[in-house]
Amino acid sequence: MFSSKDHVLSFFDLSPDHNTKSFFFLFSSLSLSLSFSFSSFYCNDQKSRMVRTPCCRAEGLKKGAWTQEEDQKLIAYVQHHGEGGWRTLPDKAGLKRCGKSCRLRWANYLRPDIKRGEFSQEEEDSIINLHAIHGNKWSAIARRLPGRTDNEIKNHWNTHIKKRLIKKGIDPLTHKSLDQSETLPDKSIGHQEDDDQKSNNKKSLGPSSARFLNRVANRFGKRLDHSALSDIIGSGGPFTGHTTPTTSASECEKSISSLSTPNSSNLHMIHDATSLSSSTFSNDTSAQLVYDNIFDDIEDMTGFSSKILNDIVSHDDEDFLMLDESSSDNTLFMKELTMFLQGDKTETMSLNDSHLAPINVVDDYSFEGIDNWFG
DNA sequence: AAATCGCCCAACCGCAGGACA
DNA sequence: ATGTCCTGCGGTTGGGCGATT
Repeated sequence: MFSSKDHVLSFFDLSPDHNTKSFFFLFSSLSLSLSFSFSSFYCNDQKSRMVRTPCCRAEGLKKGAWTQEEDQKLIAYVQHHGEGGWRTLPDKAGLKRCGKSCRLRWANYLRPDIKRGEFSQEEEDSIINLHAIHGNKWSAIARRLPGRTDNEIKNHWNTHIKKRLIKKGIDPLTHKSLDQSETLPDKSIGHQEDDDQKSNNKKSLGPSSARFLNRVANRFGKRLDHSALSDIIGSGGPFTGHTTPTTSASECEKSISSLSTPNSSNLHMIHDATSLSSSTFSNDTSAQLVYDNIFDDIEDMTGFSSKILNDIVSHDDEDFLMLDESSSDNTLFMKELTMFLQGDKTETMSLNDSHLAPINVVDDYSFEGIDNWFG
């Protein structure tokens, strides 16, 4: 969860300028999830100070390249006792290594299911498409590529794919043409930001973000499946701490969301995926599968049904995720949301608002207001 | 042939956070 | 409530090695 108020600021570092329907659809969803998980986010600063992994710098431990003999010892031990218990493993296995080193050696090199050798064209395509969605979430990408480790994919990306994309005039961060990327404002560039960018973004955040959040959240909050959202945001639901490798794309996305620090990239992911859908992914079935899974998760999260790809339309250089019109709930929702974003507010709402009572009435011009609201 | 360069990738580092005592 | 253990993660490093000068 959030470790500081800055985290929250980063998380909402998405101004209304990004107002695609798809974005707001998810934005409002995630915003509302916070209503029941915010209560714990401030106190996590204390917890993070408390938790410090002791470093494995014990005397006499070997570092560097592994020898065949060491590999054999490790393999034999894991085959006999199974994975886990890495801290005590070196002693038991007769290795002068720290547990962490053993775990990495096993996970990245010795594991029997690791596929070694050249990456195929299909694998490279998958990596590119997955990177467009996940950014540098190598473990998330690795889960979709059986037999490949996050380390291997990361290395391959940095040494081969990245260069190839640049050569082709594609920005490896944004997956858009380099010309286009250079003219984009900071917030829309890529999944990663350097420290300067981050701090700049924080500075640029004013009360309007909080105000906007409150408005959207209050308006649409009652609709959402809070328990599902809670899980995804990481407030302790069934997906929290989920680390078991899985072949389910849906589960993967949830796992990633819950494990990573919430920030704007979580939302950019969806926004970018939407943006990419009609161009990058249009002829790639594996990427479409990934893309479909993201929107499956949106459905899981919110209870709103959506059709994928066919209902992504562009208008005025923006992409829109169109909800399934056959569902009256969705039509209503989109109507409301659209009117809301146009600033019509309650005065012009022709809809019955009785079921959309605000969660709480707060001063929505500051984060203090939000504090009260979430508290 | 020797020196230098640049690339590659295995391994390391430090942080985060869940589980548990 | 606090502290430790354990594991996962993303970023970085540095040694090996082939290519080039």
